[in-house]
Amino acid sequence: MLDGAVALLDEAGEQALTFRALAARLGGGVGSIYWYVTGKDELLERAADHVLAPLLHAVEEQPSTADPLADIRASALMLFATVEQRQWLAGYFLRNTTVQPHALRLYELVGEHVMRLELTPRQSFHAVSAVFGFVIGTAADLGQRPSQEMLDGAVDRDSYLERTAEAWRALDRADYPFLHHVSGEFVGHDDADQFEAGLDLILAGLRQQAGRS
Amino acid sequence: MLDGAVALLDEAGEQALTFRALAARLGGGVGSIYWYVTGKDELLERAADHVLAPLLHAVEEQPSTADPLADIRASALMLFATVEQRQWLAGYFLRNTTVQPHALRLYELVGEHVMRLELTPRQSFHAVSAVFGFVIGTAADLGQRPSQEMLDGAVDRDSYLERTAEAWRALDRADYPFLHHVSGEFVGHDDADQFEAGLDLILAGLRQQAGRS
DNA sequence: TCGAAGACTAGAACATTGTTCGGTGCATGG
DNA sequence: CCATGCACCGAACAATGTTCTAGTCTTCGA
Repeated sequence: MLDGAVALLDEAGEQALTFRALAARLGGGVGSIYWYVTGKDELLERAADHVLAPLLHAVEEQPSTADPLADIRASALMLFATVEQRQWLAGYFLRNTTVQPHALRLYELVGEHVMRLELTPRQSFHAVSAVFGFVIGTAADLGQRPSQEMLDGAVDRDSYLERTAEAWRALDRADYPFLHHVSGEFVGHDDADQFEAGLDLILAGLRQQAGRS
Repeated sequence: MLDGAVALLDEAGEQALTFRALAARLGGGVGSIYWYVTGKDELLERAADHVLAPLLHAVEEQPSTADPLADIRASALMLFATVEQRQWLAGYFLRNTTVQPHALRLYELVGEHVMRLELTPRQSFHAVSAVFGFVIGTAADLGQRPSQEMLDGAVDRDSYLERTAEAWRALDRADYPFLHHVSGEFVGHDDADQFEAGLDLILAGLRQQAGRS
C-alpha cells in the first residue's frame, strides 16, 4: 500500500494522492485503506517514513572520513537528492512538527559529525538546524513541480529558463541591475550546483567557527 | 477582500481560508468572490503579494551601510520576521514557481547588496539563492503551527519543548549521543536566535568568499 | 465438521470544499 | 421606459476525506 501511495505521490504530486485513486491502483475499495491508516495524515506520514528508510540506510553505510565537514556535506547531498525529486516530501517536512523515527535518526547522524568539530552545544545545535533547514528549504524551492507547459511538452526546461531570463532582461536595467547581472547564470543553471554552492557557504562558516574555538 | 483573506490565513492557517468562510466574514455570498479572483490559486497569490508590500517598503527604506553583509543580514531578518508568523506564506513561496512583482523586487534588492561584494555573477546568483532558500526554508520549518495541545492551552511552549527534550534524553545515550549533547539547548531555545545563527554561517562563508577574490 | 471470532474488504452515504451558472438588483445612458 | 453592463448572490455540481455498515475470508477450538 505504501508503495502505491509513494508511486502516486512521485508521479503526480501530493494532490494526486486521493483515497479513491489509491484504492483504484490497488484494485480495492476506498474503505479498505482505513483499515491500515487512520486518515490521510497518517498515510502521508507513513509514506514519508517509507521513503526515508533507504536514505537513512545509505547515510548510515557512509564511512566516516577524517574531515567531519566532508561527511556532513555528503549526508546533506544524499538528503537533498532524495527530497529534490519529491516536493511532497519537502512539504511534509515543513508542515509537520512531529518527527518520525527515521528523520530523527538522520538528524542524529549529522549531529554526530558536527560534534567532532568540538563546538559548544549551542553552536552544534544551531549548525545541524541550519543544515537541515537549508537542505529542506532549498529542495522544496528548487524541486518545484514542472509547470503545466513543461508537462505538456510545449516547452522544455531550457526554454523555460530562457524565457524567464528574457523577462528579467526586459526590465529596466537601472531598476534591476542585479537581475541583469545574473540573468546569464540563470539560463541553463543546475539545481544541484546551486544547492551545493549554498551548502558550501554554510560549511565554510562552520569551518571558520570551528577553527576559532 | 484581501484584508479579510489575510486575516483568516493569519488566524487559523491556510486550511481556514475557504470561500465560504471568507464570504461570511465579508458579509457577502460565495459567488461574489469569483468576480474579483479567478479561483483559490489567485486568491492566495494576491494575499501573498498583499502581505509582501509593507515588507518591501521597509526593506527599500532601509539605508545602505558600508558593509554589504550587514545590509543583507538586515534584509534577511526582516523577511524572516514577516514569514515566520505566517506559515502559509512560506508554504506559498515554496510551492509557487511564478514570482510576483514584490517578491522579485525583494530578490533584486538583496542582490544589489551582494553585487557590492564583487563576486562573479555565478557566485552572486548562488549567494542570493542561498539566502532566500535558507530564510524561507527555516521560516517554514521553525514557524510551524502550534500543535492542538498548545492551542488548547493544555501545555505552553516551554513545557512542549521540555517534553520533547525529555523524549530525547530517554533514548539510549550510546545510540543518540548528539541528541543528548544538545537536548539542553533545545529547551527554551528561541527561533530567532536559531535563525540568526544559521544566517551568520552563510554570511561568514560569503565574507570569506568575497575576501578571496 | 461446525461455528464463532477476528482480520480484512467493499462500497454506500455524508460533510466539506472549490467551482460553475443562472439569476437579481441597480445605476447609467439613450 | 428600457437596455446594457457591473457587482453580487446562492443554489447546484463534482471531487474528496471520512464514517458506517454489511459482507467475505481465515483460523482455530470443540
